[in-house]
Amino acid sequence: MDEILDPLNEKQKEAVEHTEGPLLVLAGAGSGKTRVITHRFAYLLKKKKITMHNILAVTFTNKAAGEMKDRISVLSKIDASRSWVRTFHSTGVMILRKNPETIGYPRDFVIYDSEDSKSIVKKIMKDRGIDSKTFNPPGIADRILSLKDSLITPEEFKGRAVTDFDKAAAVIYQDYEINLRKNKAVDFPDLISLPIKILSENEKIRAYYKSLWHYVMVDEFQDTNNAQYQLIKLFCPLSNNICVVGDDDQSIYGWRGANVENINDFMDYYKAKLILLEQNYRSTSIILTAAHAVVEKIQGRIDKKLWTSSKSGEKITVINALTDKEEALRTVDTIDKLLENYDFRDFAIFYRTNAQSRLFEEELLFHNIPYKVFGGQKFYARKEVKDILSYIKLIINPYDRASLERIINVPKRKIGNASLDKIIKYAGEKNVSFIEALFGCENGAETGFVPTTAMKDLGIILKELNESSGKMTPMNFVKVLIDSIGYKEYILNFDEDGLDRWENVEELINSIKEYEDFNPDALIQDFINDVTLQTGSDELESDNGRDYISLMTIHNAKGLEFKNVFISGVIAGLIPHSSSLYSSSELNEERRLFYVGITRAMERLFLSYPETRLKYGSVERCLPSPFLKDIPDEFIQVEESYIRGRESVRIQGRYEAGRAVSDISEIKTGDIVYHRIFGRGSVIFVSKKLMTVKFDSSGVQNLMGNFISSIEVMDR
DNA sequence: TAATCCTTTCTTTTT
DNA sequence: GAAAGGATTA
Repeated sequence: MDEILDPLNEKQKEAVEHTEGPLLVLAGAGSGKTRVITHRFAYLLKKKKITMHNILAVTFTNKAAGEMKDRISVLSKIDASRSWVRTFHSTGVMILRKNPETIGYPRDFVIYDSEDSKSIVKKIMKDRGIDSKTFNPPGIADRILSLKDSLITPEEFKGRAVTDFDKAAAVIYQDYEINLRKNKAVDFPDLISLPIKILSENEKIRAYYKSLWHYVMVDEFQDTNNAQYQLIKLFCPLSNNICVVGDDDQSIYGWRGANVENINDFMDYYKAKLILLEQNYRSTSIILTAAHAVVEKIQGRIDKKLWTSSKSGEKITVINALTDKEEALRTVDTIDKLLENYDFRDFAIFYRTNAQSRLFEEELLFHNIPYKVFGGQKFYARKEVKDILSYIKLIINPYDRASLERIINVPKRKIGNASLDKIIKYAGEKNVSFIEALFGCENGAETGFVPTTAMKDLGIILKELNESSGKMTPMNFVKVLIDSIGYKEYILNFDEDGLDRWENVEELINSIKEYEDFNPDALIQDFINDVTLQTGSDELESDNGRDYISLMTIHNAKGLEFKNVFISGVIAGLIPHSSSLYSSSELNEERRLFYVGITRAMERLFLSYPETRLKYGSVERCLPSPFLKDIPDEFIQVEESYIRGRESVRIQGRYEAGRAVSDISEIKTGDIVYHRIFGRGSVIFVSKKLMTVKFDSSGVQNLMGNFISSIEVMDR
């Protein structure tokens, strides 16, 4: 029995055995793309006796890399946890960390995530007096990051900026780069572009990597942007033993610069061998046909003959609901019923935007069903976690302004904005680190800056930690840090969620402990670097065996599969998203996104759409997604809203009884009102802008924003 | 000058 | 219904 080759079909086997020379595997959804890479890796190890460290496999997420390592270990019975299975960004960090001086970068740089980039942009705009109402800072930051992703320098961009927005962005971009250098920081795009610089300018280093990796593989190749592709070319082995795997129908990262054309270029440039995987092993034929119907509408698309030998399966259920709340309730009810025959892990709920998860979470909690929300900004975006991480970043790199600003008065130590400005100004003028600046100039007369006791106290703490950071284990370091700034007392009393927040800090400590166990010699700086590259979809705990329902965006679902898939919010404006309506290429990407969602389903697929949803407390009417019509009726069964019948009777009666109001001041506690969605209810609380109503059929609801047009008051 | 309260604006997707 | 910025208070 050959565990590595026997489970594969002929095409997959061909891809695994074709180890020498460039290879492109174009593979439809569910045809075993990732399987080819893992089996190929194991095949190289076991059959070709290649040393593990001479093989590189590149993925996009840490989660994918981790899963790949696990599978390789199982297949090859060789521990692959230390193999070169990495994300683009962590590969970039590794190259940069090893050779920073060749491009004039310091060894102790920190990595800024997009949040940090945004806050730098905001500061620059403030400093330069650029109005943040005219140009919104996150928008400018996004623009700069995407320019950097395309390897466009500030100088180049300055020449071609036409709109006012771009002109402002060009100026800010220049400052932004200066700021990063001053702060000894690199951002996400730098993690690709700087390694490109290192490799293209240094023949020796390039030669080193080209001969280090004898075999290179790239997963999800359709998602590579031009910079990433360029980086691949730079470290591609001399033998051209490079295998890329992708599917143009699953290209959903165009907005981040991904270029599907890279697939064609790869064929031409490397004269690669092409292998097509067209047999789908995942979904029923109804699901597969429906998915195809959605994506075949894209003009200019190269049609694939994706086929399956599995049975036709259940029809696709379309759940129609009156409100988004009912949508969540019906989804969870449906899951509840199916749980007789399935485990929790067999279910996933997908949505277009992270904000949609909340209603589902509430409903699942109510039903006592275990779930896990992937992505979003969950853990590492929490205040308490970011606070601690910022302290660590600042201690490791005392030039890091973004982190300084975050922590300088957390916990409150009476150092406000005015003091902060002085410290920054002083550090800039004297060209010293922020820790040194906190001590100021002992004979401060010449600068006019005399530090307060509060500043000096903070300086002492940071300085001591800075000096001991190399001598302590990461966990001890963090414990001392938390102790010396009194963070526990601070966070416990921060708000009513204090205890939860402290538990998150403890969870952070645990994850550091785990990291320490896994990397015995690592220091705190190693942890912080790895953690910045973690995203919401990567999870910190190793809970492979756990059983829960998965909630995630469709983007996050790529590469995964579930027996039962619920795609929620299948309405115009979300799928396709309203921001894509004016561009046919973006609209096509939305189609492919829907395709990706559908093809995650193995056995059953549910598509739900609410007719109204609450947006900032006011009701928004929704129409079903136009993509729904592309799925042939014969594959669909519709389940109508359950409350429609009852509600419509009430809604009809309401016009005789109710009286429109124009302002919330006309409503008093105790009034009976009709809401056009929730029906009849009595007001239990009213304030200037909010009211709480107990509705007969939909429970207690808070109404806020411009709900007033949806309300009529009954005359008593 | 710092802390707090109140207003406004914003939600696409992520390494 | 948050999060951030501006206005107001201490």
